[in-house]
Amino acid sequence: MSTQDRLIESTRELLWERGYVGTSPKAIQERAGAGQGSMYHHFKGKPDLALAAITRTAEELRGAAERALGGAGSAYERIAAYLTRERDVLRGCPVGRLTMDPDVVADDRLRAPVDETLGWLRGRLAQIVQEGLDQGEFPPGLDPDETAALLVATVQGGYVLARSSGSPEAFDTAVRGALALLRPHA
Amino acid sequence: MSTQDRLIESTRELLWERGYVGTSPKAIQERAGAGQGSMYHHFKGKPDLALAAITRTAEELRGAAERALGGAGSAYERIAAYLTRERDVLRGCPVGRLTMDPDVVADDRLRAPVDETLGWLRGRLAQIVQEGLDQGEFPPGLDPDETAALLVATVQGGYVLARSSGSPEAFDTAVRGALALLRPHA
DNA sequence: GTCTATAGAGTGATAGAC
DNA sequence: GTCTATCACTCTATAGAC
Repeated sequence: MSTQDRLIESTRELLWERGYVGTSPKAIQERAGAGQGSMYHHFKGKPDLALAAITRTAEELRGAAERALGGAGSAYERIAAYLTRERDVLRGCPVGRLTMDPDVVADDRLRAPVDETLGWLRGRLAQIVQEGLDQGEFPPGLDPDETAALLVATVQGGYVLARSSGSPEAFDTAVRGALALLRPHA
Repeated sequence: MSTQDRLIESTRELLWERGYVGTSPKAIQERAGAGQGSMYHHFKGKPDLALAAITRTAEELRGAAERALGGAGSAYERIAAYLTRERDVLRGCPVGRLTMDPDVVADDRLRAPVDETLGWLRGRLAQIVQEGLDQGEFPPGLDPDETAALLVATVQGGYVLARSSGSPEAFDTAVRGALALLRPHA
């Protein structure tokens, strides 16, 4: 792995653990085993490096989500597969947590990949809900966009509940609540 | 308002805007119009002041929630009143956002009021769901705890979606999705 | 491409005068 | 109870040698 790659990976880890405000170039360099000059040779500064890290994390998240959502099974089963996929719940969402970082939200270039990822996820879930409607799996009145937003919010909010209590239990409980309301029972 | 109160209020604002890691004693003092010595006279340090601020914010949040949840109307109507109550959506939740602050989650004394507040909210909502079940308002299989966790997660996750997109729209969409699934249609 | 040296500003806190 | 002075340290970045 190149020094450049190690810098990006270290930044990804630190952004996940401590957020943008809580992550210093010095900490990144130490974790990557690189010096000051090395970092500033490859990247213009902290925002530039963060953008590279966030972009890579966003791509990975889309891949992981698509592996669950694009699998086999009914619409409900694919949604359930996504909601219950293996997660390091107490670490939170590496993309969603960035929305609580004031310096990320204030910078359009840093916020863009976050917004695109969550927007893509909402759209992808809405597609699947629509498929479920077409198959008569869900009640005809169900709104795909609203339901998709609800599902993404459940996951993001589940992380908040879990981290607040220090246990993944609350995340799973919220997810079960969502699946119970969505489950076809006709 | 006393200097002590101004320090707490300034801390509350800054914790909401920038989180714990992003809030410095200096910034607090400037906003409160107080000097260094003044702050360290009233509080032992940053964690001590943050605890006072978080405690007060948590109390206010419970009050605001109870005003919606303890009102008149059916269970569904009170839940809807809570979900759609006036919110400064793009500012996020002053309590929930603290769960993304590593230094808050790592400190049991700071995490406690956050956990207690979200725990109380889950319990209060579960109570109301149970009332709805008793009244035959909701389908008999509905689990109060799961549903309550789902509702709190919807709100917390709705903030994430809204801040990601820079618009409150996504929050409202997720809330509509939750209310649509919960609405009595018998 | 990587290193060390340096810089000005900020961080969180203490000391002691008033 | 509030102020200023000071502290050791960290933050983000630049300069320039190798």
